[in-house]
Parts: sequence; structure tokens; C-alpha cells
Amino acid sequence: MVKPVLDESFFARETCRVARDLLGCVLEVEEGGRVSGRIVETEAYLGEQDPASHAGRGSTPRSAIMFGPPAVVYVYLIYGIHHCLNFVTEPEGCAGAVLIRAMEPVIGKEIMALRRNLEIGGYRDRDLTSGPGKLCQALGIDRVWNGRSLVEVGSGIRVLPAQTPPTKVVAVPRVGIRQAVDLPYRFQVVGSECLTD
DNA sequence: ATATGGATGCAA
DNA sequence: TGCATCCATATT
Repeated sequence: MVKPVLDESFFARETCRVARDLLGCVLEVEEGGRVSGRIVETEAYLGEQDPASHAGRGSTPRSAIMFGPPAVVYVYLIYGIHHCLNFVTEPEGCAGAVLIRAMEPVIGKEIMALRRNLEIGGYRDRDLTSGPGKLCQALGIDRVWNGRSLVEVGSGIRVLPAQTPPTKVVAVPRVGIRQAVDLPYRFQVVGSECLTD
């Protein structure tokens, strides 16, 4: 029996829809040990019509990947310190990406704690993955992962459908941006211990 | 509240 | 080429 994995058609949809539907799904990364977690917070970033998006002022060397085919990983460095993990959405030619902001760790907590420089036993789940930078550090993701496929077998990263879909979901304003701050493009699983804030 | 620290993109 | 900006975190 083959494990079910989200396929390209899942990501080739409207970005906000993908962002919302990713809640509850399981992100699995395999490189130097297997780690996984349940996605509990995402943000949608659109194309030209979204000034907060890297693609908001058209295609640049960095943002070009957002205009490319869906189901691809987009990783960038923020504040010169942290990495952020995104999934490219929409059909090829239409820009869009979903930022993975937080998850609940499931498999490989010891590995994540090690990567996060936390002492075994002296941390809570939310210390591992409650934030885009923390999450990347815990998963061992950096810019080397930029451009990798979410659907090719053996790429080291994939997303599995939600086993237990979230009971309640909310859409709230995005954070850390100065443009289009009012748009409710940030999605959260209500009640999770691992949300940002 | 504040130090951190590098790539990106645009103006010059 | 220079420089303001940036989808954050840990520590004080």
C-alpha cells in the first residue's frame, strides 16, 4: 500500500484555498532522519495584486519561482538570519505561495530539539516549531531546498492529507508585513498549542 | 525593548 | 555601487 500524498492538483488552486486546506495536513521531511508535524498556521501570498508578496511587483530573480509550476518548495532568508518555507501554488504562469508558519511536531522531536539547540526534556512542543524560522530550523530546511518538488518521489519533502481535519479554523490578518496588513490571509487551527504569538 | 546580520531590489 | 527594507527570534 502506498502512502497517500498531496498531488500537484492540490497546489494548482487558488492560493487562499490551498493555505486553508493545508491546515491539519502533515508535513514530512526526510534528510538526516525523518521528522514530521501537523500544519496549524499558514499565510497566503498572491501575485501582482498583493503588495506584501515577493511577487507583488512582478517577477524578479527571487520571486520568479512563485510564477512557476505549483507543488514546488520556495525557501528564502529573512532578516539575514532565519529561513522561511513556502509552497508554490496556482497553475504555472500565475504567481502564488503559501508560507508555512507553524506546526505541531509529530515524528522526530529529538532531532528537532537537537537542531533547535534545546535540551532534551527541557522544552515544550511549541518551542520547536511555532514560527516560520523555528520550523525551518527544526526541519533542517535552508536555501538548498529552494526549488525542490513536493510531489516527486525521493525529493525529501512531501505533504500528507489531514488524518483528523481541524475542527475550527480562522482567517486573521498577516503579520510581519507593512503592506496590505488588513487582508485576512493568515489561517490558523483554533486551539493549537503551537501557533505563533 | 533590543541586538542580531545577509540577501534582495531599486535608485543613483 | 550604496542603502533601505525585510513573511523573525532569543535575550535583556
